[in-house]
This record gives sequence, structure tokens and C-alpha cells, in this order.
Amino acid sequence: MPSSPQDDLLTTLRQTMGVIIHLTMRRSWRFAKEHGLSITQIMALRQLAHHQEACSVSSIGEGLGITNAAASQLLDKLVQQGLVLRTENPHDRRSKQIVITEKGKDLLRESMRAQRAWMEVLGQRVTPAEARQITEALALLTEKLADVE
Amino acid sequence: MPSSPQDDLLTTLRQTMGVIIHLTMRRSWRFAKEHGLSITQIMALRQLAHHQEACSVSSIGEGLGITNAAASQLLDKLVQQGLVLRTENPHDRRSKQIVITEKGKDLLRESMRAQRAWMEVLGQRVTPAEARQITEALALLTEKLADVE
DNA sequence: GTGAATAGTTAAGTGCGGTTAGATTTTAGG
DNA sequence: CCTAAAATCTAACCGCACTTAACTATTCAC
Repeated sequence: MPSSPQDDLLTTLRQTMGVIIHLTMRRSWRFAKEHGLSITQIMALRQLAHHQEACSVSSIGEGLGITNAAASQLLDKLVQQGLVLRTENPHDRRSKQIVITEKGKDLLRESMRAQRAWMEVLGQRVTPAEARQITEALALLTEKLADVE
Repeated sequence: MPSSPQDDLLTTLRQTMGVIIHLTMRRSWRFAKEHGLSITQIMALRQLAHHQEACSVSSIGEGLGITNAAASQLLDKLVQQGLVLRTENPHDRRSKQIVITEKGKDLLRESMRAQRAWMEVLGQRVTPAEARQITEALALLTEKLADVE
């Protein structure tokens, strides 16, 4: 049976993700522990950073699969640490607008930096031509995934 | 200042990883929750699956950044669920050999399947030519990272 | 307007992952 | 041998993330 380029892509993607997940999850998780944050808190920050605009408390809870009460408590701690801002929604005063602060973004950036080691190894192992090839492909991949949930 | 292909690669990699991590961590984390497992337990399984051979209790604890006592308790639960096997080390009877079972590997495979959705979206969005391009680059990337950490 | 629904917070309670401390068994060293 | 060290397990305890339930404040619908 002939395999389509799309099928090949899926197969390769699964393989690559196996490696990537092993490298990144591990580091993300240790990063969280070292900074005294829970994975959930990191996930909340990521979610806020991901769809740029302000989120409601309940949308965050839903995104994380926890109750609104839990989300509210979780956000308390993030606010306390200055990682997010909680303001009233002028259009609906029942609702709150949650946005990530610069400090919060910094933290996420720093967590990315925890990935740096293996990325640099990769950088050292590829030729300039290979680097260009991979860069191009990744840029394409990122573009295609830009708006995926 | 001119940027080398390697620098470009790092920059793009960081960006791509931002997206990828958002997609994969989120799903891995939900998968764990839905299966009543902690991230730590998943990490332990990953570690066991990664370096194929048997591990000691303490090496797992070390890998996870927890005490041996915690590792021992954690493994209890994994053994109970049939995800790992704990046997005596014939060469040093103080030590135990921990190996992942088929059931454990199945679980990891299933957690990979949880990533399928976004991968398929990607598959639908690229042209066959783009699919080939990305596949090639990812295969290269995987090859270069095969033995890291 | 009044009652119902929505958004969020607060409080009390639970479960679980983790720690420390101490016991057990086996190996290694002089 | 006999002591010290190593690998694991057990037990008691702690903190924290979540849940449920009750409460406040706002908006919507008739």
C-alpha cells in the first residue's frame, strides 16, 4: 500500500514528538518544581500567553479542566506573585479580565530557556545547510499550527 | 549583525517549541488526569521506556528529583496497576530491577495518540510538497537528537 | 421590577504526592 | 567476622491542589 506524504508526515511527527516530549516535559516539569509553581499554574500562564487577549476566570478553569472555584484560587496565587492581572470587565461587571503580566511572560520565556541545552546540542550537530532546511520547515509548521486550540 | 543559520535555527526552534509545548503538555497533562495518574507517574514511565533497560529505585528517584522513599511509594502504585514490574536484582540483592510492562508501554502509546488531533489538523493543512519538506526536516532533527540526555 | 441565570469568590474538607526518620536486608572493607 | 555503607521499604506527618457548597454581585428575560 502506497503511503501519502501526509501519512508519512504523521508517522514522522509522532516519532519526533516522542523525542521532543521526553526532552521538554521533563525540563518544564523540573522548572516548575524549582520555581515553586504547580504544573497547573504554568499551564494557566501558557493559556493566557497563547491567546493573547484577556480571559475570564471560567474560561481558564474550563481550559484546565478544573472548577471555577479552583481556577479562582489558582489565579489568586498568580496575582499575588505578580504574574497575572485581574481587573473588572467593564462590559459585564460580573466577569473579570485576566491578563498575563510582563513578569509572567518573562517567566515563560525563562522556562523556554530551560530547553536551551538540547537545542544548542542540535545547533552544534547540524551543518549550516541542514540548519536552514530545518528552520524553514519548522517555520512552516509553526505557521500552520498558529491558531490551533 | 549577520545571523548564522545556526542562530536562525535556535530562534525558530524556540518559537516552534512554544507552540508544540503548548499543544503537547496540555494534552499530556489532561491525559494523565483522565487516567488518574500524576505527571510524576507518567514521567517515571517515560524514563523507564526511554532507557530500555531495568532501572533501580534510586535512579528513578534521582531522575525525577524526589527522594527514594517517594520513588518507592510511587512505584508501588505503578506495580499495582500492572504498568511496571519490580524484581530482585540477582547481582545485588539489595537492589530492585524496575522495568516497564507491555501495559505500561501501551499506556504511553495511548498518550501519544492523545496528540493525534492537532497532528491531523497539520496534515490537512499542508500540501503534499510541504508535507514532504517537513517530514524530511523532522526526520533529520530526530536523528540528530537521538541520543541526547 | 422581580425572579432566574451567570460570574466569581470564600470556606471547609478531602486526597495525594512528597518529606523525614527509622527499620530491614544485603554487600563491602579492614 | 564485625562494622560501615548501600538500597529499599514502612510509617507518620505535612502541604497543597481540588472539590463541594454556600454566598455575593451583576445581568437578563418576562
